[in-house]
Amino acid sequence: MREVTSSFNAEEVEAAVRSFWDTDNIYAQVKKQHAGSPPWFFVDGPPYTTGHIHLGTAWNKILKDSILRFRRMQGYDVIDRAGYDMHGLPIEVRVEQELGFSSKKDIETYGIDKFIEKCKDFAITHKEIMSDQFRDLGIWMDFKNPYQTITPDYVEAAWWTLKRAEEKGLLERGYRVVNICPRCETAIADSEVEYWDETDPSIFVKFPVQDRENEYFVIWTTTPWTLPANVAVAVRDDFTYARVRAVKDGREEILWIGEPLVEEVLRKGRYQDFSILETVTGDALIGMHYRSPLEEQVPIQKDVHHRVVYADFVTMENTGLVHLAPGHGWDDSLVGQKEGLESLCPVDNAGIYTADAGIFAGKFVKDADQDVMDALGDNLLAKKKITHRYGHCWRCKTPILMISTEQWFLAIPKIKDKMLAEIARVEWQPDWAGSARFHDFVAGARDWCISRQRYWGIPIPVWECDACDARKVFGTVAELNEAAGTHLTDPHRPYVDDVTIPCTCGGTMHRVKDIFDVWFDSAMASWATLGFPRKTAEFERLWPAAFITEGQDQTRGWFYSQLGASIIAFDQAPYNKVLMHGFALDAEGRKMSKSVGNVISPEEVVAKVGVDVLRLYLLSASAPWDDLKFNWEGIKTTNRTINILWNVYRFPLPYMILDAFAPETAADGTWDGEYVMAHLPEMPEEDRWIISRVNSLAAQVGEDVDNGMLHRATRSCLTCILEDVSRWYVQLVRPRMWLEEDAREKREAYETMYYVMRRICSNLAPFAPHITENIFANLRTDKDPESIHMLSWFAGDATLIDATLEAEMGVIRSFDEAIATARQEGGRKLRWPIGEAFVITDSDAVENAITQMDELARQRANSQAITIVRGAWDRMGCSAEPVMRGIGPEFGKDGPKVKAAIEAADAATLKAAIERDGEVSVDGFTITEKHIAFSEKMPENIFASEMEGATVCVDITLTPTLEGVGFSREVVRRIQEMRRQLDLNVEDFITADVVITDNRVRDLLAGIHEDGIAGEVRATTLSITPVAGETGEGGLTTEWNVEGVTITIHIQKRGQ
RNA sequence: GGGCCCGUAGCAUAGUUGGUGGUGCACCCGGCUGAUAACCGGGAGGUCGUGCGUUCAAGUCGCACCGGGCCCA
Repeated sequence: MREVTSSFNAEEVEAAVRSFWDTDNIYAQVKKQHAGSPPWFFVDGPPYTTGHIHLGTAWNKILKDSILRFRRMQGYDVIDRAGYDMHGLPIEVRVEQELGFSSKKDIETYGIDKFIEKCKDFAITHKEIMSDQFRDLGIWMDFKNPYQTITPDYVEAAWWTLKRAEEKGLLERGYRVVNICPRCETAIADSEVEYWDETDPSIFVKFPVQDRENEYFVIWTTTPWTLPANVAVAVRDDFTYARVRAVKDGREEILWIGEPLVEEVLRKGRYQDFSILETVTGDALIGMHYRSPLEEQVPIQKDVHHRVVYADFVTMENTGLVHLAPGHGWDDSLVGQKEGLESLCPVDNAGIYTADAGIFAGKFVKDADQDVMDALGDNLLAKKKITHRYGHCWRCKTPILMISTEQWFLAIPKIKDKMLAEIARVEWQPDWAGSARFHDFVAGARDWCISRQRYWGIPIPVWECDACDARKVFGTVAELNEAAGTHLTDPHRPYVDDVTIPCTCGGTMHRVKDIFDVWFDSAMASWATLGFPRKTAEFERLWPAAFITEGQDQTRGWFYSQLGASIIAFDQAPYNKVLMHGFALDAEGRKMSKSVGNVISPEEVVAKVGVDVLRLYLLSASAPWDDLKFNWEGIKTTNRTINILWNVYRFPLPYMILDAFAPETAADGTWDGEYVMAHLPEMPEEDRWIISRVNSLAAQVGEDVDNGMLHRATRSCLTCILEDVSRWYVQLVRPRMWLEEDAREKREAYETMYYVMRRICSNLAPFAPHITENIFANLRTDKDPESIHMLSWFAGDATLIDATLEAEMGVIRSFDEAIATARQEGGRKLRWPIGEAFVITDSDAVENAITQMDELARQRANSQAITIVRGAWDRMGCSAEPVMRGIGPEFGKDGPKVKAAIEAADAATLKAAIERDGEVSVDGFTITEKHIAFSEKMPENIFASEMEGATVCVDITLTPTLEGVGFSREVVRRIQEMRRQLDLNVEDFITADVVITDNRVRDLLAGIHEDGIAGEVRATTLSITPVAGETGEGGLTTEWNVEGVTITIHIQKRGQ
């Protein structure tokens, strides 16, 4: 053992620990230690390899690391392979930016192969950066060999899964309305759409009614560009619609408008006059036909049989009639399918009108809004602007378009029941994450669009014949090579695109051009990380995962994608237990974002307080599933607690070193609480108490971690260090550390402190792996394992837990606080003894505790005697308080009156009556002891304070003896202060001369207490005299004023 | 617009079946002085987001609203 620095230096300690881990290869050793033990299969939710990690990512990994470390210490062989999500549009966008590209054409010109290589470099570079950042947070996961979604074996896992979907008839292809980003020229998932306000046209349009002269349906839309695709108008059958004769600039026309909206619409169209010709319900309109106002400009519109249909989503807003373009809207396409409407989509993936769009062909749709409005001519009834929430591509921020495109889907609704059943089977922490949130999401899930028209991703392994309808899905590269007679190694685009297969019909099969949505990539993680399907042994041994944990955003993300894919592949959820965690927010509870400038980086916190404080803060600040409001105050508090842990640890070290203390060990030299196990019954009660506390703590922490309550586990540890060890045990045990001789009490104190530190560090090790490792390195015996992380999890020993003792000590601590309060009230310092303290109580528990620990209680109280008073104390007055818990149920509505009556009555009279008769009548109410609580009132010469179950009174009257002790304590304190000023060592001896001119005070001290003072301050000679004698050279002389008495003290180190 | 979660003192957090709202930090006052750039005690500080309701009694139960978060539309 060595002494340590006076305050915790995180940077130094953590650097030392990190270098120890590196040089001695501790992580690998710990893994090796558990090889062959029961496995615990964890799957890392793969972070996306772009940019740097943020506080939320740090929290995520710290939660994982803490739980993994805990399971390792429990003896499991933990599968802790890290993972990275490395494909996808975000990386393409970054590479495009680097290369200055703005469209897919640029990529194709540059060369898909070169582009893919750039994307791969980007992903790998950033993977390395992130791994380093995670290592810097003390994360122990396999970063040397992480699973990566871009490796050929991973790609095969996705291929294999798609093949399963095809075999089960769950792979579908169709024209569907999807969000597309016209810049990225690809479908994007709903989750990739970001909404914010956008200003768009808001137009009212007249659709001429078939075979009726000058009669129109009036519709409203914010997307003029979708009008070339209009095929129907929707109404509600139960709404009332008006047929209106409207007059504008002398011309009359007949308009159909929702009845409540007539005036408003006509005002917008600047009509001067109108009259309602008739009103009908919507069902009368359904089936009516109309013509497109754009049939001249968009010839395909001439062939469309436009009609009025029913749709339940119509509301009585704007005009009450809704323009339907099944090629450009999800709701529209659903109605279209039901009604058998045509679906027009004269727009391509880049948002450019196709030839079908007539005069608009070749234009970008958003730019064509004005052209469409112009083309409408007189059929444009009114034109305004509207600001509304509109979706945007999450990467490039381009407004999205809804268009009908050919995509690949997984038919999730067909497996929904199985998914819901599996959700019910999985254990969720907290429960509502599964039973409510995830359940509801899956219950409403639709087909999953898995295709993207991009480059950097897993190619969809579907080959289609150019001559017939045949298609084939390949589950492995080998299978493909065999069918094609090729030797493909990298399954990425563009290489895989060149592979063709001869079709049985004589035609040639080509791969479809699409790649997978990245959500599909990560969905395979649980079997891809085990090398499945190439290798099956590990999969059969380990799958499904014992545990995963991710943020609440992954409900619709990774929790969902994994479940869907796994049901398709194996009819079973890929995880047994899921902990859903929250988001890291700023101190105001707002999302951290670069634009707001409220981002806190993990590095920033680590630079200030170190990794372990960040870890403990993140783990303890809130329940995992709640959002975490980052707060620097909280960081500071945690830092302070860690510093206290450090102080508690270093406090006994100088004494232990001085005495060459070595803890009792087992025969093989390892330590496992040997002394405590052998000697517990005869150890002092405060030792038995802290040992009991530490064992209770361990049991609690283990249970909390099991239940995902990391916040409780860490808070319990920190509280125990602060409250039980620092504020209480260390205070009690200090005098025993100072004992000179080889005393048994001292040995027991050392063994107990050693035990406490070892056990608490072991419990804290999963959460704060550095400081605990550092402390352990200094405390361990030569034969103990090299690292704290090689120890077995200490789960607490029930035989060492003494609940009664813990309760009794609780009473003493409550007593201690009450004494301090009462003394402060009476203005009597703790240093000055009092003659007597009284504990007035009716509680056996209080009496027993104080009696059992009389010496400790007297010592803490600095009182010569403690007297227990049962029942009433004759020197005590009393007051009464109503107990609503008792009054309410019995008196009901009269409760408040009874309360008032009790408050108004004389307490002593009530008490006397109840004690005599068991009841008393107040204002006509019969009051018994359950309705009233009596408390005591102090006499004036006594100071009192409440403790749990008792009232503590101190008598602060001074006697000459007490005053003598008080002054002697004052002198001791002054001499100790002077020793400190002279910077003397604990073991140095001094000579001391105390000059007190006040005869009375000198007499109080002289003779009675000289020996005691001399011993406490390590003075070989100590004189108390009325005048200063010869003091010689050196030393220190100080004049003190103690309670108005002048005391001059000279001390000198012996041997000088 | 819908689902789930959160909203308790300046900050953070506890509050089991409804029964006079606890704790830590910060603040102020004091103590201790062989853990001392540490430690301990006390005090002050609360419209329990807002409103309505159920009840003798609501932080707790119900409804509505406000604010924040995640997700969906």
